[in-house]
Amino acid sequence: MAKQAVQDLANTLKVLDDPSRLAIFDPLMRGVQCNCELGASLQMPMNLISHHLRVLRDAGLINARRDSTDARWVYYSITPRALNQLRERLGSFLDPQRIQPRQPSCGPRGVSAKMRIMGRG
Amino acid sequence: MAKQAVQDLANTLKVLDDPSRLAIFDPLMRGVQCNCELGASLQMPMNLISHHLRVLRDAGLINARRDSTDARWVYYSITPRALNQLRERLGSFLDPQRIQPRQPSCGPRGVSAKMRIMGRG
DNA sequence: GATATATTTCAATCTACATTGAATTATATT
DNA sequence: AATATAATTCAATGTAGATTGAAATATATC
Repeated sequence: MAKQAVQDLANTLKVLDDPSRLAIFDPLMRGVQCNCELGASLQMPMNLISHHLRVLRDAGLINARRDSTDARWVYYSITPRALNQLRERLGSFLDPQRIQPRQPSCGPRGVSAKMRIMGRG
Repeated sequence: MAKQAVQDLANTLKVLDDPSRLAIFDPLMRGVQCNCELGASLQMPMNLISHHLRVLRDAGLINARRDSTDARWVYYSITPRALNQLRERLGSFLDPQRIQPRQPSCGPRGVSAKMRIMGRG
């Protein structure tokens, strides 16, 4: 896997690795939410919710839309495309089919590869 | 999703979110590796490799086995069961099917739900 | 026993970043 | 214009954890 792809994946995982932020992402995975709803159900202060939503937005995982009649109300939702891309990246990276029998290129000298793998396994 | 499940998932993502550690996990996803191989290919010092491998082991994602003829050599590999469990947890959490049309329970007063969703969308 | 080898562990240092509390911004109502 | 509302941003603080360099551990060889 290319260095950049590893970096990108790590960056995305870093966006989701915080328990508070993941707890916010979860209800978003069910459907549209607004700050006050998230705050009420998760018992988190509004400004912290806002902060985490900003991080999720900057990562492209969610988007925001203001209410058409009162712009103070903002509704957040998952970005389907970003979600699917993330699923693909994770699926590829964690694909069990990648795993092949393999002999490390190092080890004790003068021992055959077959001997090496046997043992106290 | 249960609070504990969110916490557990966050913990696992935290294990994988570091670029260096993810860079180590990648070759492991291809097959057995030993410390010196990882160090050489990733240009990382041995002790740092060891540290990250410890974190991955403690998370249950990889296991270690010593060479049968010379115990100084240690081979690391992915734990298939843990890998599959992680894939399932991520797949469930990020399942697009979870997303349903939804009206937030808040918003401007005296505006019907239908009116609300229309607008500059 | 001395030396070499592969790895692991330890601890100091530094960076990243979540959280808290305050302030600000934008919008709506009176 | 004053007041209220919903959300956002700012900055200080404290914690978590990666990295570095040194030391320790375990094993093998002579």
